[in-house]
Amino acid sequence: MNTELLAELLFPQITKTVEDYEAQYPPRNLPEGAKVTRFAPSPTGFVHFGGMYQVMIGERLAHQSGGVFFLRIEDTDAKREVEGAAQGVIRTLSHYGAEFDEGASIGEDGSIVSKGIYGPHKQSQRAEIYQTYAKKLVKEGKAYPVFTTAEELEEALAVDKKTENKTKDWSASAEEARKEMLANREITLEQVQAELAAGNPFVLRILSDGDGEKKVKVVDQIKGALELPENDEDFVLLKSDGIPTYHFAHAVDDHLMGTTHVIRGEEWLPSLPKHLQLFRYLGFRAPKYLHTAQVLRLDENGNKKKLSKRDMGAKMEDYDALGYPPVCVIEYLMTLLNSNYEEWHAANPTLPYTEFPVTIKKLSTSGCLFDFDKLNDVSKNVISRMTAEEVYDYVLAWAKDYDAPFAETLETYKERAIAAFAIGRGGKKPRKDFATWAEAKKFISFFFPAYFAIEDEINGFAKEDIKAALAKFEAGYSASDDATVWFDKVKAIAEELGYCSNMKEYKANPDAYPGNVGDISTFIRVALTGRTNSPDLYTVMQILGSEESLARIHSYYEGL
RNA sequence: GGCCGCUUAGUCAAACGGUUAAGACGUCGCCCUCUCACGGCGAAGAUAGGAGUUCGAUUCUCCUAGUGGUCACCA
Repeated sequence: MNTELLAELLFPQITKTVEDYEAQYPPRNLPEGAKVTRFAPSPTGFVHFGGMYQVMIGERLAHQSGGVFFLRIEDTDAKREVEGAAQGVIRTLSHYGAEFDEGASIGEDGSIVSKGIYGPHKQSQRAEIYQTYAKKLVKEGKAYPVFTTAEELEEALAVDKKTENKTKDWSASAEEARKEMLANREITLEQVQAELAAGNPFVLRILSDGDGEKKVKVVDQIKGALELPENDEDFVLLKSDGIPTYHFAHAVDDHLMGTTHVIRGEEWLPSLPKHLQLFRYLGFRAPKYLHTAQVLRLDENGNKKKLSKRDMGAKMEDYDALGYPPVCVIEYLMTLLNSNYEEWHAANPTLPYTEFPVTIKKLSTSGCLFDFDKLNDVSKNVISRMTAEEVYDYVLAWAKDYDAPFAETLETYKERAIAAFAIGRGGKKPRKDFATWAEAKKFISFFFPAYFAIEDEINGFAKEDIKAALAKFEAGYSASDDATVWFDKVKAIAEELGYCSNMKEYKANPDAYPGNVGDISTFIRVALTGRTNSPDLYTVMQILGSEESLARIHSYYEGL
């Protein structure tokens, strides 16, 4: 077959050559050891937690080596594209502190533009480039067209591919596919001409030289040395709309864009031989690969499953809605990335995570379970080191997006809110009351009239006792008392009622008293905060002010 | 089903072939304490199973099991 002629027949509109593109996109001039990495999502509308994991690896490896981190939008599947998704990805990543040096970015008018000389970075805009390389492969006899009739297309294939995986007769269908593949290879120039003349679309397939019985040795930077079967399948390079498949776009783009390290999920491992074959066919040097383990969850049977987008915590937006500060999620991610991160962070509590040297060697080879407990712990620690003003600003920003009435309250009672957030903050052993802004709201809500309500009951005590204690407390209260005097008065009330004012004595002989000073405190606490648990009451009263405090106490015992 | 990956406590994970098999989260207990939170101390809890190599195996090899991925004109 005259492949020169075939190439012209198939791609008459392609006039450029691969040399033109090689000249347009020269190799990068970077210092020794600088890594070029990229995030290459398909624009499906959100950033997955596992994707963020890969972003962190790529961003850190690039930036700590003086390299380049860029964004490429893999929108080769028009069916799955979501409007505005690319912009969403950029905003989300920026929100989490991952900035791109190059690639797809948001332009003046809000549309996606390319930064740097290696664009465009939307694959749908690179059709001509791919086709130029495809034409070269055809010319060299390494690829050929397949014209398929409409009925063979989508439905027949797409449907049973997914659904019949379990019941499928694998060896029979493999044999069938093999036969068809071999038959397709036999296409003649005349047939091609006839099909094209009839206006029939074609897909371009690679002409594989691989032998499935043989193995290729590959090295993955995370998994180590691997032996995988050679690719013996004539997989599709260009779809019938002229847009490449992932495989072909990956080879062309990562070559042209100078990617040194490809970071992607381990689900790509089985197709690695395809990619290596392509790089070889195209005469490209293959990048280094990092196939990352997946982030998993436990299903109802106790099996590990991929975090699906329905699972809480799968989308980065989930954390915003829940009210996790971005830095906390990043910190948690860092602990998953390199297990020595926590140790490092404990030794360098004031340094930002960007100072931590991420090492490829310490990346996990096995999938890890997402753990909200751990995230919460990390988050509580991070928040506990913030100032009250910082917390206030964060909570206000969160509330503006997710809880407008609360945002209004916060603005009205700004001083009070900051004072409340200041409780237990700033010392050597700060309180760790909340991991999210939603929890922060719960923590301080009773300070505000609109949110104050009696939520807990006092059980096991006579109404008369509660009334008497609160009335005495109200009568004896003086705004000028310090904390010691304040508590001495509470103790005095306890004694007047026959309650024990010393906890040690009470514990030694609990049956001797109707209650203890802690119980008196509980009466005051519930009246004041509506809850049986709260921070230090003296401080709470200072913040509320004596007028409002006493009004709450009064109305509580009046209502009994 | 073929191929490939993975397997140390509930979770995340350390351990040049030699340790009493770290640490963190979670759980439980005690202490501190007016409740909560913090903090301190402590406890329970693991090398998937079986062979082999070796003086010695969590570590190397093989087998088994479990588990995950993949086998598209999706990425």
